[in-house]
Parts: sequence; structure tokens; C-alpha cells
Amino acid sequence: MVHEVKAKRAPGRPRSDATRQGVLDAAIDLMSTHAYRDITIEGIAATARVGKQSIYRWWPSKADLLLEAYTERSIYKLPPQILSGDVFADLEVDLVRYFTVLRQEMVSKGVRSLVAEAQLDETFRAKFYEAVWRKRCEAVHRILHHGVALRQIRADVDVEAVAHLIHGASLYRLLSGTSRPFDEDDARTVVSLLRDGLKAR
Amino acid sequence: MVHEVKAKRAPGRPRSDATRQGVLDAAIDLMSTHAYRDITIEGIAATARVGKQSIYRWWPSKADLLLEAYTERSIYKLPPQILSGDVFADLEVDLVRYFTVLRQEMVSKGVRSLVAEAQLDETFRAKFYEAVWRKRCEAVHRILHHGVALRQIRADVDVEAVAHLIHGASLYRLLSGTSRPFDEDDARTVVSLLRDGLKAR
DNA sequence: TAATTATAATACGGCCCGTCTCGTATGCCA
DNA sequence: TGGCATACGAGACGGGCCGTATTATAATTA
Repeated sequence: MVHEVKAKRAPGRPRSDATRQGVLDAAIDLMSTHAYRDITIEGIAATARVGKQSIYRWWPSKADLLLEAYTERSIYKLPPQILSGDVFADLEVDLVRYFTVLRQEMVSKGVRSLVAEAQLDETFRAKFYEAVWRKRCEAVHRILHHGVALRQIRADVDVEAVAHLIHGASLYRLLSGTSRPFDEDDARTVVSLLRDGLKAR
Repeated sequence: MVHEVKAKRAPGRPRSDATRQGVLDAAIDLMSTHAYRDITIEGIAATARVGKQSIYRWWPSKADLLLEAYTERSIYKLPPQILSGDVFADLEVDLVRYFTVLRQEMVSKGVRSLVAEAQLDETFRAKFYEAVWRKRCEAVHRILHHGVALRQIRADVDVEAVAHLIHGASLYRLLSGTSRPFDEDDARTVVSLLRDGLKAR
């Protein structure tokens, strides 16, 4: 193609990236020092030295803003994993990496807050799923399908159900807030449970 | 004992049970018609035709009030289960019963709201765990330990981890809000997965 | 009867919401 | 260069709900 599709510039003053970054920074900043409950749009605006309207113009809600800050600042992000020939080892590696991220104070706090918001707002729930959980599910699916192809996993396995078990367990621990967070040992335990099953032999 | 321990009556006008019930009723009532977000203490007081102070006197927060309403009105309650000789059948029965309760509109809505609150308030999180999740965990623990005693389950199994897998899966589905809620088939799937494991044989 | 506590009703200051209005800044296009 | 469209920081505004305080009355004990 000779003619590239040019981004059609809207008329008027363009959005200021400095303002945008400032708002996201302020949000992350406040999250590290305050409870989610105590963070307000006005507070973020004041911290970022930005007009309130500039926030309302670009983000529909506090939750959307924070979700964007989290995704953008790549606090909750994992590079794709190279699969070995051993499915269960791969699964364990994936879980260890995931749990390591989840153990960071800021991450667990953020996930907690955004999960809460997702329960109270159906629209945001869908966005949150897309931005956070979908990728995790896909990662596990990928590993499991690979395992099926290698004939290391039973062909009739319900991949979706397994993914829900895995993520559910870590989610449960995070949200119930009674046990310690997941670590490497837990990853091993979960994988070996799923691999061998409960049945006495 | 001849002398019973008499409840030491406090002086002054006693707490009105009619008022208490009215408040709890109003709360449940509003929950069935409004989003949790839109329910306010003032609204509950007005609906119950009760002074605002009477609510603040007895409940520390909206969440505590609703948790009490849910527990008291036994919307989220399961009678104890009689264990058969087949552990995996018992497990499946337990899950089917649990999922059936969770599928009720009011229950899932309530759990969602209270989980959200629990994420935003550490004190309430502990209360919520005690009132809701603890019992579920104990039910599963009981079944699993029984299975170990019957030698139908491997003796070295991490009962805690299994309970987290089971509850986590249903919690994940409920909270992520993308898939359909759990049903009998899912209970079967989960149990057979846990029983036999993933490994190809 | 006096003391004590609960109750319904309502008033109060305060915080934050989300919208609106300024005056100004920054880009496009003719 | 000037006109137009939009973004920007700042802040005013009405409104809702918060949690507390006040008041007059009711219920119970000593």
C-alpha cells in the first residue's frame, strides 16, 4: 500500500499526554498510601494538579482510571512463557510466576480493590475480566492444550474447568484473606493434586 | 445446678426486637429491588420507619447489617449432610447443594456485595469469613477426612488445598461473571477431575 | 419516683459527587 | 494571520449521603 491510513486528527487542542500521565501517576501514588475507599477523584485531581474535569472527560470512573493505571504501568503483567516438553513442569512454572506477582503488596491491594468494584458494577466487571482474568485463562489454556497434544494430559479433560480450579484457588486465598498468600510450595501442591488426583491407589 | 445463671438485665428501656426485625426486613427488601451501591442507611431507616440512630446504635456498618440479615434469614444456609460410604459421591452431593444455593439470585447478589465490602474493609473481611466461608471449608474438610479414614483418598492429601480448589472454582465463576453459574454437571466435572487427576494413563 | 436506656424524628456540618462555567492554551485550516 | 474547535486548570454549584447531636417520649429497673 502506498497510501497509509492516516490517523484522522480531530480538530481542536489535542489531549495532553502530560496530564494523562500525571493523573495515572497520582492514582498509583495514592494507592500506595491510602485505602481504595479513601481515594477520591477530587483527591487524584489535586495530587496531579489537574482540573477535575480533565479526569471526568477521559475516564468514566475511579475504577476505570485505576485499572488503566495498573495495566499501563505493567504492574500486573507476565511475559509469555516458553513451553518445555513437560506440561506439569510448565504449569508449575506458570503458577509460580503468577503467584510471585500476586504477592506484591501493590498488586494484591489493586486486585482486591478492582475485584470489589467489579462486583458492584456490571459494566466494569466485563472490562476487568477482559483486562486481567482473560489473559490468565488463556495462558493456562495454552499450557493445558499443549499437554493434551503431547498426550501427557487426558484428552477428555475439561480445560475450562481446570483453569477455573487453578485461578479460583489463588483468588479464594487472596480474597478470603485468612491464609498466607500463595507461594512456590502451593504451586507444587496444586499441580501435583491436579496431576494425580485424590483417589487412593 | 439449682441456681441458673440469670441474664443480668441492664437498666433502662430494652432493645426493641420489632425495630430490629424491621430493619433486617427492610434491608433484605431493598436488596431485592436495588443495587447494593444504591442502598443507604438513610434509605433502610426510612423503609423500616425507624430512626437512623437506631441503626447506628446496633450495627457498625451497612455491610454488617446486611451480613446479619443474610445469616439470620437463613438464605445462605445448608443443613449438615449425612455421609455415605462413597467419598466422591458425598463430595458431589455437597457441591450440588452448595451450587444450588449459590444459583439463587438473591444469594449470588448478596455474596457479590459482601465480598466486595470484604475487600475494602479488613475488619469486615474477617467477620465475613467467619460467617460464610468458614462453614463451607469445614464441610469439605469433614468429607475429605472421612474419605481419608475410609482409605478412598490418599492419606498424604492436603485437605486445605483441595478445599481451596473447590471453593475457588465456584467463587471465580461467580465473581468473574462471564460464564454461567455452576450447576450439577460442573459438580460432577470438578469431582471427577479431583478424583482422577489430569495425567494421561 | 428517680435513674437509665431505647426510640422516632429531625437538624446539622462535612465530604464528595458529577456538572457547569470561566478564562486561557494549543492545535488545525483557510 | 485569524478563526475555529477542543483541552486545560481552577473553582463554583446543587445535591446526596455520611455520621453525630438533639429533643421529646417510651419502657424498664431499683
